Formats: sequence, structure tokens, C-alpha cells
Amino acid sequence: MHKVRECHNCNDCEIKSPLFQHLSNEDLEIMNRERFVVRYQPGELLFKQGSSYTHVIVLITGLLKCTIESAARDLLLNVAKPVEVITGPGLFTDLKHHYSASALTHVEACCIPLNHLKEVFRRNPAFAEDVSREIDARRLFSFQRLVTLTQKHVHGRVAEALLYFSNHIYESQAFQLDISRQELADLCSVTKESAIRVLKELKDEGLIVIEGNNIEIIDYQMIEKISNLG
Amino acid sequence: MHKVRECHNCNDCEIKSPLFQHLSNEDLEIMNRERFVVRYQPGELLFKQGSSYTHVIVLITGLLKCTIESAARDLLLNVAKPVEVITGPGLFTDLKHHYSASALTHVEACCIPLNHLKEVFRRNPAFAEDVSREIDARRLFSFQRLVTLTQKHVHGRVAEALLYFSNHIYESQAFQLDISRQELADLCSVTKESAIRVLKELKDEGLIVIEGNNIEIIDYQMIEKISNLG
DNA sequence: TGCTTTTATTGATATAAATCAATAAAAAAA
DNA sequence: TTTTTTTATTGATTTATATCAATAAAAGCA
Repeated sequence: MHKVRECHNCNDCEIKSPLFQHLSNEDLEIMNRERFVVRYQPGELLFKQGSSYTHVIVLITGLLKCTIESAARDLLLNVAKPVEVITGPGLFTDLKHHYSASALTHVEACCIPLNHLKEVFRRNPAFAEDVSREIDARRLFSFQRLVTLTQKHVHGRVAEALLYFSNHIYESQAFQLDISRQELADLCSVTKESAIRVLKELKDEGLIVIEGNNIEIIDYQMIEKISNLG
Repeated sequence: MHKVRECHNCNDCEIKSPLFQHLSNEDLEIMNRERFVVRYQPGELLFKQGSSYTHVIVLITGLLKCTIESAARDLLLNVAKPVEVITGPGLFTDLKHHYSASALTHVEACCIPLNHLKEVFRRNPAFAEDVSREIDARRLFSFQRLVTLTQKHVHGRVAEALLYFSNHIYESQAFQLDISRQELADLCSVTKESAIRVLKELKDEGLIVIEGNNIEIIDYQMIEKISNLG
């Protein structure tokens, strides 16, 4: 069974996000007020696109997926892993979530009321700058997605997705995917059939090995090349 | 000829961006230090993707286009009009520009050194929050682009582009486009031939009137419907 | 355990949009 | 002005990817 973390005080927190690294004890005290931890089962929704943005979530354990939902089909924006502070758009504008987040695995999330985070934002300019840096970096990420999704062909997109999981999520050339084929397809903004076909081709060419959700990148250079050439 | 604005002091500035509305005289004094105005001819580059982010540009006069350049083809991210503070990604991260900006018309740009803007950011929490709001809103904009460009068909994208110009840039159902067909295509991430074909179809169906770069939206409802249904 | 439902895979076909190609119009230069 | 260059337009063709359809495998449930 999953071990429940003891998590009473932000000052003693061993898994503090880099974003909170430079906060004073007093700042952390503010963050700690009304903070709480929630555990989710795989598949469960942490927050839904369109709902009120009341807490900032820090992902402590597990993986979650962030999905922009639209009439036509879902777009899987990114996968988040610990320790990540989930700062979506809406945080400083309309206080609504603009994507949905749901658990891919068992997840522990630390929930900090937005007004406390903003209180620290106002009293600590260095933190304000860190938060801006965070938002800035995420905006940059969506720029990259924009280029990838508008300019690469299915092969390039799927190859890029494999590199994304290998480099950023699982940090290994062999990994067990926590998402379905459909979700992989949503990440690449293609149909699941197309995503599967590309996987099969990469497999047939000996560039990757697949068994169910276990994937190993064999020819990393080639996958990188396919990703880059689109 | 173009009248040159007298622009010596931010305190007296009549065309101040909402972003600077809540600054004290002292804050404005800081912004004003080493601030300068540059005029550009149509087609000229204000800054290039990959170059150093040294100044924040406030667009005072004219229109400019922001383009993400990539190996395959350009993606026209947005068109900016006065009075807009151009806050691209990189501002709080790597201090590089991540898109290129160039003048579509005659342009006057007010250039504020980044370190002065950041100085005010640090001393004035309300301004810091305003800046974050700005970045947040822009991130939201790129979310919308992401959805549009991945999910709408060419008809929907071109229709949306027409609404974009009508609602946000020219604020009229009739307008003279300051961009070429190729640039319109880059905005929609389609080929210019496809963009032209859609324009022709919309024209043939009597939904718009086109003569060269003069466009008038006749059946606004229908264009909106096409934009929404993709 | 077998039964049901969901997810994955593969093939055949359709289609949206790109590419290629040629001409026309407009803008810039001589 | 005429010439040259760039931009716009239209048609014919190709192609990448979606859609449709059918089966297989896996997962959840009785």
C-alpha cells in the first residue's frame, strides 16, 4: 500500500519545489496555512477545465496529465511529474482553470490556497520573479508545442513524444508508459490509429522495442533525427 | 508625413499602456531612464528570434507582426497594435527573444531597458502582479492558438483569422489588411493557396467582399459559425 | 473461471489540404 | 513609360492522414 507522507509543516518539507527554495520561514508559514494534501486514484480528476482556480497544486507523488478539452477532441498538453508546481493560465487573470488535470497513477497533491500564494508573491519580490519565470517557461513550452503540432508530420510528432517521455518524464531510454495509445495520440494531436502505425514502423525498423506499454528506445540518434526532421 | 511624437517623460505620457497605469511617478521615473523611441519602416525588423532580450518594447504607433520562425515555415503568432507592451517569453528565463517582430506599417516603438522594468517589478508588487497577469493572458492566448491550429480545418482557421482582424485589430467589419496572403496563411498555418481558396469560397458564397487587401465581412454570423465549427 | 467491455492493432478507403504548375495582376525598378 | 520582380490566383495532381471497419488482445467484472 501507498505510504502516506507526513506533511505538517512547509518549513520541514523535504520535497520542496525549487520555486519555494528561496522563501523565508515566515513566507513558508503563510503558505502552510490551510494547506492540505489530497490523494487521487488513477483516472481521477484533480481539477476540471472551466472550474474555479482556488488552489495551486504541487505534485508530490505520481504522474498526471494536463488536457485542453475542446469540442472536437482533447489535446494532451503535457505530463507532470514530481515535484512540479502546477501553474496554469488563469492564475493571474480570470481565476479559472484552462485545462483539466487528471491522475495517471496514484497521485499525492499538496494544495495551497491561491490567496496565500499571492500574499507571498506580494511580500517577496524574489518569489514574484520566480513565479514569473515559471509562467514564462511554460509559455515557452507552449510555443514549442505550437511549432511541433503545426509543422511536424505524424512521424516527427510521435518521435518527439517518445523523446519527451524518455528525457523529461521517465529519464531512461526504457520505460513503461503510463498513458494509453489514445492519450499518446492526443499528445501528438493525431488519431490513435496513426500513432499506432508510427510506433509499429519505428519498431519494424528496429529503432524501438515495444511490448504493450513497455517501450525502449534503441536507436536514440535516429529517433532524434526523425523528431527534428518532422 | 508622419508626425513625430514628443516623448520626453513617462510622467506626461498621454498614451500610457494600462500596464503602466498604476505606477507612481517615482516608478515612471525609473522606466524613463534610458528609454528611447525608434521609428521603423514597413518590413523592418524590431527584433529577431534568438537575439538578446535587452529592452521591452511598447508599440506606440502602427502594426507589427510576431512570427515564430522554424525550419519548415513561419508561424505568424499574432499582430500587435497600439498601445501594446510586447512581453515575449524569455523575459524571465533566458533573456532571448523567442519570436521575431517586424513592422507591417510605419511603427513607433518605445524601448524600455529590461533592467529598469525589472527594478520596478521588484519595488512595486502591484506592477509585478500586472506583469504576471500580462504573461498569463498571453499564455492563454497561445493555448487558444494551439487549439485552433490543431483542431480546426482551413475554413475555420481562415474564418477565425478574419474575425481576429475585425474584432481585435481593425475593430470594424470592413478593413484593409496590412498583411499579405502568405502572412495570412502563416497565421492560419496553411499554404497561401489554401488560404486564398477559402477566401474565394467565402466571397463566392457572399459572406465577405474582397478587393485586393480590402475585406468586408458581410455575414458576420456565418463567418463566426464557420470559425466555431472548424 | 468465463463473460463483457475496453483498448489496441491492422487493413481498406476517403478526403482535406499540400504540392506542382501555369497565368494574372500588382508593385517595384529601370 | 517599359521591364522586372514579386505577389496573387486558379487548376490539376499527389499525398499524408483521417475515417471506417473488422479483429485481436487486454483488462475488468461476474
